[in-house]
Amino acid sequence: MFKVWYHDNKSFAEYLIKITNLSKYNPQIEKISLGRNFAENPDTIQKILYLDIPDAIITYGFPEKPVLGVEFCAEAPSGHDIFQRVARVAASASFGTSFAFIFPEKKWVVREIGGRWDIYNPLPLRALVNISTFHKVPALPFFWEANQISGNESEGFLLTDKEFPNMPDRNSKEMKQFAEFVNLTIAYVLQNRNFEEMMFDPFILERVAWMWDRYHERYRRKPNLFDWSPLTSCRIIKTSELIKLVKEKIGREPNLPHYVVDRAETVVYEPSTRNFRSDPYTGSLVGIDYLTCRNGETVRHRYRNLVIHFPQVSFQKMKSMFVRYYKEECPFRPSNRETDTYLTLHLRDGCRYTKQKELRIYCYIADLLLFRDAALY
DNA sequence: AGTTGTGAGGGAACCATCGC
DNA sequence: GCGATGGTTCCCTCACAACT
Repeated sequence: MFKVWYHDNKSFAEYLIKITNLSKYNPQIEKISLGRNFAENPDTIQKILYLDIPDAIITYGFPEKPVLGVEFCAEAPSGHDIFQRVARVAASASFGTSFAFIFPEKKWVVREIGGRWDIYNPLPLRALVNISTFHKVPALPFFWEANQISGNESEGFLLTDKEFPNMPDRNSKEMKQFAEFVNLTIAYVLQNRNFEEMMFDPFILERVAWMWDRYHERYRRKPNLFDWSPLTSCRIIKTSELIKLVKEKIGREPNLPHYVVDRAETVVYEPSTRNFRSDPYTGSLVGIDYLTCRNGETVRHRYRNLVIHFPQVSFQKMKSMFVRYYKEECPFRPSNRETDTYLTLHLRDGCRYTKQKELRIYCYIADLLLFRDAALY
């Protein structure tokens, strides 16, 4: 009845089963099918992958219904890097799948002289509170703890598990909380109670209080939202200024949708990269949306417009990306002779699930994409 | 002068695909 | 099969800025 799906590392699924009540139900382990085999995934799994792919997904019953997504992240939690996984949290939550996002509280980073702790950025915690609130489903963070006494020195002193050396120590306080959350989710599923009701479970309420507590613990050092990454690369402008900016780029009055014109303010995310790339900007964009633009479940529920601007990237760079996809991979390319499930997937859904992540996330989330020389809206 | 947070850029590892 | 190739993802490096 329960199944655990994994993306590329089977030990994630095995660990998850081992440390939770999932082990009582003898769940099957399956690999998520990607690339040309994407259509082999159950429809419900396909849906929650429309932006990005988590490390593990727990499903229940037949046809498989996703009940929990899990992400294990071991990278240093400061700056914008940690945001690169946020798109997968939001995608799951927006289809009613609860989520657990595990990332380091801190990590020791070796420098040429000595080293220092890289400590968590508070904004992911706040972004997760908003994701939970808007989608009425728990999306909770758990800390991967670290210390210099019992931590693994080669992993920045993260506490690692004895049996699964790449995973967090199951005996740490936070991983016990995580296991409790998984067990609670299983209990709700078995009792056929919905996740909206679970939002009011004492465990979740306590955890949300914990999230705010840990948020403020860091935030009070610099109590201004836009002083923390990735909002440090954002600015708020009047929408009338946005229209002027677009006009400069395209040389004529843009015909923007009324709902964009009607919002008084616009958040512009402006990374100064010279490359059109996905990580970490795609995930950051989703985080920025939930932190400063959204006030509801969908991209239309926004009190501010969300724009991503690549001032140093030409439209040609993006275009070459989707042209390559069309010429070499898309089943709609004129030279394609295959009549397989990959073609059928495209006849049904277009390239929603198969085109490059950059194109999926930027185009789905942003109200406008601005390049050095072009505007897409 | 030291501390802290940032973010562009890139390396390593992995993966899928292709031609032989 | 097997190596080459090219794409993607995860995570790290390091210069720099803004502060104390």
